[in-house]
Order: sequence, then C-alpha cells, then structure tokens
Amino acid sequence: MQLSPKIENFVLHCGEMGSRWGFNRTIGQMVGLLVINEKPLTANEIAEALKISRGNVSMGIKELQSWQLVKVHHIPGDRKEYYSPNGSIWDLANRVFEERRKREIDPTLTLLRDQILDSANSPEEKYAQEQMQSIHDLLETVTKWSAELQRLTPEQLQSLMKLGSSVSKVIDLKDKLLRKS
Amino acid sequence: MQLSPKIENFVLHCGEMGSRWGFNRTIGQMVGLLVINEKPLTANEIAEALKISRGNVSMGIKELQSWQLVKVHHIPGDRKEYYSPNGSIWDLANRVFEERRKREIDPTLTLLRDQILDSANSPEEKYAQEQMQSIHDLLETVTKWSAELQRLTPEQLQSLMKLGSSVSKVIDLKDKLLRKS
DNA sequence: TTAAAGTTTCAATAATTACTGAAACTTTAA
DNA sequence: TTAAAGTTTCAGTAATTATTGAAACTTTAA
Repeated sequence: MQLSPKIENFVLHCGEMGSRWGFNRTIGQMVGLLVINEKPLTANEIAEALKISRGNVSMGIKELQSWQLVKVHHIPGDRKEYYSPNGSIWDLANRVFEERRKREIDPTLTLLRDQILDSANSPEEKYAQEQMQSIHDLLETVTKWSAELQRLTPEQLQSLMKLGSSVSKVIDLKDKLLRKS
Repeated sequence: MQLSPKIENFVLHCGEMGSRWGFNRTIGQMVGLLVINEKPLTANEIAEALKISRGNVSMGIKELQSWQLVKVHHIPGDRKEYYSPNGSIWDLANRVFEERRKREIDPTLTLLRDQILDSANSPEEKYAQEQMQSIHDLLETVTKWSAELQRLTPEQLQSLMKLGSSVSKVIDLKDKLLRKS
C-alpha cells in the first residue's frame, strides 16, 4: 500500500482537518484514505499506508463505526475484513453533521431548558436567564433548520440555491403570497 | 466576584462545550461569564470568578478578540479595561460560525481546487479526483448556503421557518411561481 | 522622573489526548 | 483439538495543548 504523492497529500490534509471536524488526526486520515480508494481496504493496509500501528487502526475503525461512517465487507474465502465508506460523500457529511449536533448543541439545549424553568432569586439571575433564553431560542432555531436542510437531497438543495443570491427573496415571496390570499 | 450556583453551573457548562465549539475550556467559560453578566468585567474579576491565573485571562481575551467576540470599555477616571460581549447572542454565534468556516472548510476547498486542476496519472488518481470533486461540490454548496442564512436577521429566519415543517415546500412554492410567470 | 496600577509575554510545568506494541482474545479450517 | 490468521484491548509512553506565575512591559498621574 504505497500512496502516490497526490493522494498522500490529500490524506495528510484530511488528518490535519480531522481534529477540526470532531475526530483526531489518525481518524481523519483514515476517512480520507477510505474515501479516495475505490476498493475497500483491510486494517493492515490502512496501517501500512498511514504508517501507524495496527492497534491504532483498530481503535479508529471502532470510532468510525460509532459515527456510522464505515462499512465492513467480507470476500468469500478470505478471512480479512475490508472497510469502505458507508454511503456517498453526502451521506457521510450528513452523519458527521448530525453527530456533531448531538455533541455540540443538544447537551446545551437540555441544560438551558432546565435553567430557564428554575426561578431566578436575584437581579443577576434574572438577567442571566434572559440571556439563556436567547441562546436557547437561537440553538433551537439552528437545530430545526439543520434538520430541515438535512432532509433535502443534494439536488433539492441545489434547486433551492438557484432561487437567487439571497434567501430573503423567498421571504418576500411568501409575504406577497400571503397578502394576495 | 462570587458566582451563584446557578450561574456557575452555566459557566462551567460553557467551559465543557468550549472545546467542542472551537476554543478551549477556559475561553468557553470566559464567554459564558461575559454573556450572562449584565455589566462588563475586568480581567481581574474574570480571573477571580473562574479561579484562573491573570495571564490565562490575558491570553483568553486576546484569543476572543481575534474571534471578534469581545469589546473593551473604559470608565472615565478608571484605568482598568472592562470587557463585554461584542454584540447580541446572534452576532456572536454568527462570528463563531464564520470563523469556523474559515478554519474548517476554506483550507480544504483550496486544496481540493488545486488537486482537481492537476492531471491524474493513474486510474487510482482518476477515481481520487472524482471523489475530491464531489467533496468540493458539497463544501461549496454548504458554504454558499451558510452565507445566505447568515445574512438573515433572526426575525427573517423565524419567518422562513414558519413556512412549514419542511423546506421542500419552499421549493414547491418556487416551482409554482415560475410556472405562473 | 518615578512609582503605582495595570497589562502582556513566555518558559516551565501540568493536564490532556493520542499512539504503540505486546498480550489476550476470536474465528476458522485442517 | 490445535495452530494459524486474524482482531481487540489496554497499560505505558509519547505528543500535544493548556495553564501558571514571575518578569518585562506600558500607561498614567503626581
């Protein structure tokens, strides 16, 4: 498993970005490698290509499975497991998005809901609660919106984008329609 | 600067989430503290409230300024600097979003554009380039969309959401309008 | 000027997170 | 069965990232 410079370049970049996308360097590289390789790879091939230990690959695969980003294949007469990306690029991005929402937004929403229900016993707490309410509303809006967008196919999304340079036009459109009816 | 349990709870939570939102624990706590405090705070007050060193606060403020999340105030006759959030919750969220886009997406888009222009010299590279093209297209779509959404005020966003439980309705709307005109 | 009040910097260290590799485990086929 | 081929686990260690605190710097007012 020897990578061409161009491919290695891409894989290394995925590693660097990995940490920003919610996993660590190694796991980023693994995703990159699996995505640009047409045929599924064994754990050993991955370890060799990325020059990392076999144990590390095993842990990485486990993590990627918890994100539902990889799929296992078996080839008849071969005991090894072969790994490949679980779905299209679009599917993978959606899962990452979803998983991150769960980790980055949901816990905060839960906490805020609790705090807001609680009664404030000082002017400081009163102000704090108002702010928490704003954050709550914002996060809820973002959550609902991302759920809507995720439901769309890439084609629908493209179609929506062609509406014009600004979504505000859609809003105007809606207002006009409402006024007519 | 003694925090009530309720407020401390929120601040600590912001710290935990901080790392998931692109900064570290301390900086997350600082943002939380500034946001729920009605009046601006000095660096010393922040250090005391969060029980961290003065130097750490200084570095945190610097980082938050690079994200454009804090604003400095001066009180006549007082040499200290007072810090407060730079804008509404909505403004802050927008800036974080924007900054993360720059860090998490833009570098990849640049790399992909370069790689795609380059010619493939093997079937493996051919496939790799096709995949990179898909990733590129996806990221570009996401980037454009987030720019659109960021341009909206919270009110417009709410208005847009009320359109119905599914954004696909917007697409139907567009189709109907196009047919009429 | 100078010293007091404040801020910033950064080397040293603490805390956290990732990785290795050897041992334990699992599965399969002879 | 058993041994070969494979996988997983996890204690120890390496690498990275965050924090402190003391020294250096800046600003202001007497």
